[in-house]
Amino acid sequence: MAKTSERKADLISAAQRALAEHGSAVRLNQVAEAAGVTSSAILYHYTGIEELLVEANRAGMERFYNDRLNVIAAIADPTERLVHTISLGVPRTPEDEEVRLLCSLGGEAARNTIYAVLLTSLYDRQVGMYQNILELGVSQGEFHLAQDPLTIARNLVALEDAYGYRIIAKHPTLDYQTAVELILDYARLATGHTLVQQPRN
Amino acid sequence: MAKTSERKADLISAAQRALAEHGSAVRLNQVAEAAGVTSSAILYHYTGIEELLVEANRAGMERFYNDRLNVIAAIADPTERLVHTISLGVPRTPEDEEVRLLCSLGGEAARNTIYAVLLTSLYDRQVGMYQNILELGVSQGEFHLAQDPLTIARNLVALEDAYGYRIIAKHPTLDYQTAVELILDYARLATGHTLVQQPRN
DNA sequence: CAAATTGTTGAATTTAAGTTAAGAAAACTC
DNA sequence: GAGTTTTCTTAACTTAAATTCAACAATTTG
Repeated sequence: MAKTSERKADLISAAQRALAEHGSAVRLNQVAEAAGVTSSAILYHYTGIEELLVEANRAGMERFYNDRLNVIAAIADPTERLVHTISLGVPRTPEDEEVRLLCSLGGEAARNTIYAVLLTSLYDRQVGMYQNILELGVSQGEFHLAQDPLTIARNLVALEDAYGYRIIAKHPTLDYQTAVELILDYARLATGHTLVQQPRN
Repeated sequence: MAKTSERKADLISAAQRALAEHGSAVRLNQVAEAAGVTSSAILYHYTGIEELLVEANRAGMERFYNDRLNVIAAIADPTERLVHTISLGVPRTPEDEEVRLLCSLGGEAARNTIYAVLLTSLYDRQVGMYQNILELGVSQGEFHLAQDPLTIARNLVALEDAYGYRIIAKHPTLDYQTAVELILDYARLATGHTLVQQPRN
């Protein structure tokens, strides 16, 4: 047995794995199996599968965002920050659990308000993150923006999102490196900086 | 009654509507209802719902692509072509059936090879379409590309895709006009052309 | 227009979930 | 460590969906 708080964390993690494997139409039993409990155990903690899935998706999204924030917080140089942020926004392989989660949600958002709200909020926060980096670069004289920082930030997040989908769909000629380079190519144009890519830790 | 060929066209159209309404987890009965027949009638023509859904998705995708090709074939000027192609690649409203279809598939592609292949092929053909337009513009001296045409084309399609998702998710401040302008902003930077937007017919 | 073919229905069957309740096992409390 | 509460399982129940099929209706063919 487990304390409710611990079990809930288990279930959220199991739900994330099950979602990445089976997509947003994942079954209660599939989540239960991933968690190593019976479906009834899940229903003891949640009124239904939907409630758990929302939790799992929300948590996955927060992690995706916060992980990047934490990594870049440790980087002082705006150029390096920008490059790292882009690198971390693209999935390295089609198996990337966090990005698979996000891709599944994209289709759900059309019908499910809660997912639409979550994704919208994630997008906006990512835009804010890029705006900060861009303005930091400007203030330090490193970037010379060819466009409004909001425009650049929105397009950078959009490119990240789109290439995430391509990589998850196993595009044969669009792998991680290529996608990052494509986004960097836009970023170079928009910031007037060569953005020589630093190796990621 | 109806001839098989006509009925199949009906069923594909019904499946597209049902998909747009219920998402990729659409039920056989929901498609049957949309078509005004019983589920048994569908199973007379298809071995299962999956077969019909693949057909419907494939057909929807082809239409999305071909409609644009046809519209732009009638436009001689590369600038106008580019602007129109971008305009037609973004959904005008969150209810846009074709783009909703495509968004649902994005998540499926992670698990379903056939959808991954279809989406990959659509992406590549769209990239080819933009490359043609860009190279036409260069040869006519209208565009002065700041980047490799393949890079620009890939990024343009990626931006279209991503803003499609945002609009389908009803982003409160990212409507059709805004999205088109954001993509055009990148296109301006990449082509060195002001791309004054023509009103769409 | 009768026979054959094709398309469709509705009812029966099967399958796969989700849901619920009784009670067992673990963990807490005093 | 006996009693209580919390967590979880088993098994029965319910619901919904897919599947199958006999019968029948519409269309085509000769």
